[in-house]
Amino acid sequence: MGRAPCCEKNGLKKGPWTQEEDQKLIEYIQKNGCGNWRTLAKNAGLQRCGKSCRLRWINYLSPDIKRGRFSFEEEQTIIQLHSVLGNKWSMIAARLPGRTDNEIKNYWNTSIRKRLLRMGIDPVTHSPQLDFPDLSSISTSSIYNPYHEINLSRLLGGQQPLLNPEFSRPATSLDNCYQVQNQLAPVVQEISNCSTLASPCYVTFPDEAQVMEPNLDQFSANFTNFSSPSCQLNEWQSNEMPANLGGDYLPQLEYSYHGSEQSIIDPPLYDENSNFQLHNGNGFGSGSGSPTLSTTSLSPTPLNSDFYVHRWQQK
DNA sequence: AAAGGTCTCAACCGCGTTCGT
DNA sequence: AACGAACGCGGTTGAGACCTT
Repeated sequence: MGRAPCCEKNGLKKGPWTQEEDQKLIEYIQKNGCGNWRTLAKNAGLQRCGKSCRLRWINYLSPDIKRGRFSFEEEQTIIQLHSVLGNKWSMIAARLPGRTDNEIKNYWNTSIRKRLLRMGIDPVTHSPQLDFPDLSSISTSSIYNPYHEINLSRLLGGQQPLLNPEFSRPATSLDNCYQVQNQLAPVVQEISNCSTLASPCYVTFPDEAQVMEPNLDQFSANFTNFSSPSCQLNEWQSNEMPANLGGDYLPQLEYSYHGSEQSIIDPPLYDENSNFQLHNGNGFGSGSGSPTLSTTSLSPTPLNSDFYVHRWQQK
């Protein structure tokens, strides 16, 4: 399987695209659609290789692209999907309509990844870095809202060690992400409310007795899909791999309440805006707040430390 | 105001996969 | 089945913007 060079290097332009080139590409695709990129480049009168044209269209010119900052929900989705899928940017992008894999990859590498590292979280495994050099500094650092400090010691209940070795294992499912989100929604809300207060601000956790933890021992090779808007609950909970999903699966975990019977958590719903809707079910959490995370008062650069804080706190 | 450092993101590169002949 | 071309993906780069001192 020999690989041909992506383009003959003779005479083809590289580097930033000009407005004129963009216009040519847009007009050609609007008229003829995109097919063979190599011939498209030639026919559109562009001195570019097909690959370059494709990239320019997909990542920048396509009308489907949503530009602008990532929302809080999008960031949450990225982090959670990354914890399951790893650097499968195209798969992550497939679940964030209007966002390209390149954009998500850039955002991860330039923003999310760095903040995770600063928090002492390994961005690859999503687990706390046990050799994180200065964990104590986290207690007074602004891990959630970089502009307003949050007393993490208090978040962690004061007496508890920051890192519970039990939770150095990685998150393996979106289920527990959503579960944690549900639980911490009131906390997140409090933190976000704090953005208008002088630092430090304090928040309280929901009753820990109601905390659920993933039953990792029960982890099986069951997979399910949540990417399709038409994905229904029974499909989510099915142990059988749906035939039409082409291997694009995410693992399903079972959870149990502390000291009670096992139950399977409802999957997140998929709403029309592509963001996952959180269930307000199963009776966990403080019961005092809506599980839907609000973006309205969050900082411009939130990081979902609630997710990790909670994983550490769980026993 | 200037210099140096850091960040962002569009674009490129190279590899594996898929497709067409 | 074999081969070459094209596609698609993830990693990386580098220019320009922005920030800090």
